[in-house]
Amino acid sequence: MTHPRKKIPTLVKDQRLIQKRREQMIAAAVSLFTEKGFHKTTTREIASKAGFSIGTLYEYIQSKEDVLYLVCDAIHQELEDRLLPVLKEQATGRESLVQAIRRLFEIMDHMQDQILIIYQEAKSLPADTLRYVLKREEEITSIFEQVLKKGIEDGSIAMDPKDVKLMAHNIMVLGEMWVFRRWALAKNFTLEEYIDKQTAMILNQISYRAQAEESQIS
Amino acid sequence: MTHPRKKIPTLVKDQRLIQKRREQMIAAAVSLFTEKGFHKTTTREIASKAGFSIGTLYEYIQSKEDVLYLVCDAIHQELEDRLLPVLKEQATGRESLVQAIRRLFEIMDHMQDQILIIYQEAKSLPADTLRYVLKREEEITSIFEQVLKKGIEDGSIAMDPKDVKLMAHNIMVLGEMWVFRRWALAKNFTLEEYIDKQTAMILNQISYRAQAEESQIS
Amino acid sequence: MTHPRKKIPTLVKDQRLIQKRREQMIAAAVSLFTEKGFHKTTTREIASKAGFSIGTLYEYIQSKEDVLYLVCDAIHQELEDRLLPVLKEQATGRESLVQAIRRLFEIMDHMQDQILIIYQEAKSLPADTLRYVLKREEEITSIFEQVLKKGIEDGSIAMDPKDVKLMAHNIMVLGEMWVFRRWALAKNFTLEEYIDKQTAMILNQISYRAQAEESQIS
Amino acid sequence: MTHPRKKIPTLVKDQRLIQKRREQMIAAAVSLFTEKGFHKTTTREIASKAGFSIGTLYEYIQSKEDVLYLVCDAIHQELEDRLLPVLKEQATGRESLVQAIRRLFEIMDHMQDQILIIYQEAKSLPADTLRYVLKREEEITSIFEQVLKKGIEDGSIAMDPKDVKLMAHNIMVLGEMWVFRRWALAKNFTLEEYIDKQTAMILNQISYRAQAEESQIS
DNA sequence: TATGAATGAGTATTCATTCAT
DNA sequence: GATGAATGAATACTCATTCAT
Repeated sequence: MTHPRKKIPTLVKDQRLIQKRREQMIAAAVSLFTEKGFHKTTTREIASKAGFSIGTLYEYIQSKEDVLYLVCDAIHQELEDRLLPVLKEQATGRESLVQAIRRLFEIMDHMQDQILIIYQEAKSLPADTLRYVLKREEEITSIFEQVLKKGIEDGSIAMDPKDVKLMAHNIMVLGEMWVFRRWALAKNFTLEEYIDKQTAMILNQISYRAQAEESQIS
Repeated sequence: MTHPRKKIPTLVKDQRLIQKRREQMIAAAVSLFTEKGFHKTTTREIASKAGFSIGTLYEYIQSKEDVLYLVCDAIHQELEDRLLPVLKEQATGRESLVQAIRRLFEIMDHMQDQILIIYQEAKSLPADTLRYVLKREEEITSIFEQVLKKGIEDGSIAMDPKDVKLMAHNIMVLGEMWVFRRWALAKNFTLEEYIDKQTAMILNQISYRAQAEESQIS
Repeated sequence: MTHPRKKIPTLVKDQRLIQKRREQMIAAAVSLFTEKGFHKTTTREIASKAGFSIGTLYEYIQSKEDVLYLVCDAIHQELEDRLLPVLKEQATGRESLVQAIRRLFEIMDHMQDQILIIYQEAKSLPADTLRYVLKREEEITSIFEQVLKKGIEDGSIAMDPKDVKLMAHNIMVLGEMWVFRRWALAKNFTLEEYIDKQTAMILNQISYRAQAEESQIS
Repeated sequence: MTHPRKKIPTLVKDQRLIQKRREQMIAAAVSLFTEKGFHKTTTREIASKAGFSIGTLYEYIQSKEDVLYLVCDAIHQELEDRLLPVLKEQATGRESLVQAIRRLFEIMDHMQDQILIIYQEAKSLPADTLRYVLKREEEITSIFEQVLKKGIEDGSIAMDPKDVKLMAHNIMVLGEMWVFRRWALAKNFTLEEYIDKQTAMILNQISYRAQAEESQIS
C-alpha cells in the first residue's frame, strides 16, 4: 500500500545488525543535524556519536547523503507511527479530523527538530532520493485526504471533493508552520491556543454554511 | 518605521560603486544558490558570475555568509516592493485583503526560486544575522495585519482582533506553500485556482457568519 | 624533573606511528625552515618533503604552528642530549665547565641551522606555546648553573653565587653568538680559536684573582 | 667613511617629501612590526597608520621588504646616533669603554622593540639587502673596536690586539642579550645591576693581571 | 565485521601590488 | 603626487571516502 522505501546498499549482511547500526546512526545524525545542520556535520562525528568508527559507518551506507535519507525516512516513519493510532474506525470523519489535526500539531511540537531537518536539509539529497522523501510526505498528507473523504461520505463534513487534496495540504502546512514560524508564533500563542484556533478555521471550511459563501468571492 | 538593515562593512568607499557591485553579486548569487544551494556554491563562482575577481568580491563583503544575508535582504525588499503598491488608500480592508493575497501569491509564483533560498538557506546565517532576516519576514507579515485591522475598523472584515496576527501568518504561509509544496500542488491546480480557493477559504474566516461558528467548535 | 612538554593533539592513536611520522615531519620542516623560513614554507611542502600527503600531516598536528613547536622542542632535545653526556661525576666543576663550554660551542657549530630556527622563528609561536620553548631554553641554561655551583662547592671555581645565573646565560649566549654572528666571526676565527678565546675569558671570571678586581670597577 | 646605504627607488622626486613620508612610514612600521611581526603586518596597515593611502606607500617604496630595510636602517641609525655622543676625545680608552658600554646597554633597554625587529625580521630581507644591514651592524660594532684600540694605545687597556674584534662583538652581544633574554634576565636583575656586572666582567678581561692567566688555560 | 590511517581534491580568505583617474 | 578599486596567485586547513589489516 505504501510507496516502497529506497534501498541503501550495505556491505554487511546480518539484517539485525544493519537495523541496530542504522538506528544508532540515525539517532546520532538527528542530534548532530539539529545542532549544526547537515553540511557542518562530518561523517566522523556521526560515526563517533553513533559509537563506532568511520570505517564501520561506511559498511552500512555508501555516502553521507545516505545518512540524510535514512534520517528523513525515519522521521517520516515516526511521524506516521504517531499519527495513525489516533484514527478510530467507529469515529465520524469530522471527529477523526479534529483528533488527527490535534495529534498532528502535537507531533509537530514534539518533533520540531526533526521536522526542521526535513524542511531545511532535504534539498541536499540527490534528486532521485529527494523524490522518495517527497513521496513519503505526500503519503502522510493523504492520511488527511482519507479522513476528509470519509467525512464527506458519512455526511459529517461538507466540502467539494475537488478541494480535499488542497485542504489536506493546508492542514499539513499549518502543522509544519508551528515549527518553522515558531519564532513568531510562540511569542503570541500556546500550542493549545494554536490548535484550537487553526482547528476552528479548518472546521469553518467544511461546514455547510461555508459552502454558500465560496461562490460569491472572486 | 521599518527595522534597520544589517550593515555589511566594505573596503570600498564609493557608495554608488558599492550598490552596483552588490547588485551584480546578488544576482549572481541568487542564480547559483537556486541551482546548487548555498553550500555547494563557491565564492569564486559568485565572483566570476558577477563579473569580477574573487579579490574584488571580498572588497564588498567580509564572508560568504554576508552574501547570503545580502541575498535574503534583497529578496525581502523585492517582495515588499512588489506587494505594497497593491494597497490603495480608498479601498476597504476587505478589498485590499483580496488584492494583497492575490498579489502575494503571484509574487510567490514569480519569485519561487528566491523564496526557496530564504526557506532553505537562511539557517546557514550566523544567529545574529538570522535575526535580521526573521525580523524582516515579520515586517512583511505585518502588512497583512494592517490590512486586516483596517477591515475590522471599516466594518468590511469580521474577526476577533486577537486573531489578526495568526491570520496574517496563515496568509503568508499559504503563499509560501505554493512555493515549497509546488511539487504536489502544481500537479493539481493552476496558480489561478490556487489563489481563488485559498482566498475563498480566508474570506470565509472573516465573514460575519463565520464568527458564530467558531465558538461552537472546540 | 624537567618541565613537561606541550601535548599536541593527534587524530591518530598508534603511538609508535605518531613518533615515526613526527620525526619525518620535523626533519622535513627543519630543512625547509632553514632554507626559506617558517612563513614562506607551506604546509604542503612540509607534508610532501616528509613523504606523505597534506591530509596525513594534519592527522598528526592541528596547525602549522604545531609543527614549529615540535621542531623547536626537538632541537632543544637534541641540544640537551648532546650536551649532557659530557658531564662526568668525578670531574671538578671547573673541568666540567671547560668541557661543557667546548661541547656547547661545538653543538652550536654543528646545529647552527636549527639554532637559527629557534632564534628567528620561535616568535611566530602562539604566546602560550612560546612559553614552553623559553622554559626549555632556561632548563638548558640551568645545566651551566649546576656546573658552576658544583665548582663553587668543590672549590675549583671562585665566584659570587649570586652571579651564577648571569654567567650561565652569558655562556649560552656566547655559544649562540657563534651562530647568529657567524657572518662576522667566521671571517676572523676558526671554531677552535673561538672556543679557546671565549673559554679563557670565562675562566678569567671565575678565578680567584678576578674577584678582587670586580669591586674597584664601577 | 661609513658604508653607503642601499638606495630605495622612488616615483616621487621632492627629496623633502620623500624624507617626510619615509619617516611616517618607518614610525608606523616599527610599531606594527613590534606588535605583530613583519609577516603579519600588511602594507595596507602600514600605509594607513602612516596616514596615507596604499597607493601613496608604493610611490615611496617598491616592495614590502623595502619598508623592512628602511626600518632596520633607521634603527641602526638611531642606535649609532645615541651611542656616538658618549665618546669624548679627551677621555682614556678605558674611560670611553665604560661609558660606551653603559650607554649601549641603556640604548638596548630603551630600544628593545626595535632591536628585536632587527633580530627577528631581518632574515626576511632579500639576501642583497640583508648584507647592507649586517654591514651596518658591523660598523656599529667597530665603534667598540676603535675604543679598545685607543685604550691599548694610551695604555689604559691591556689586551692582545688580535682579540679586539672578538671583544667588540662580545660587548655588542651582551648588550643585545639584555633584549632577547629579557624574559629570563629581568626576573633576576635590574638594568643597573646588569650593566655593573657585565662591565666588571669585561673590564676584568682587559686588565694586566688577566693577560697572564689567559696563556695557561687551554 | 570492525578499524582507523591515508588520501588529496576542494574552499574560504588574504594581501602585495598595479594602474586608471 | 595621491588615491583606492581591482586583481588573482597563494595558502592553511577540512573532510568524504577508501582500503589494508
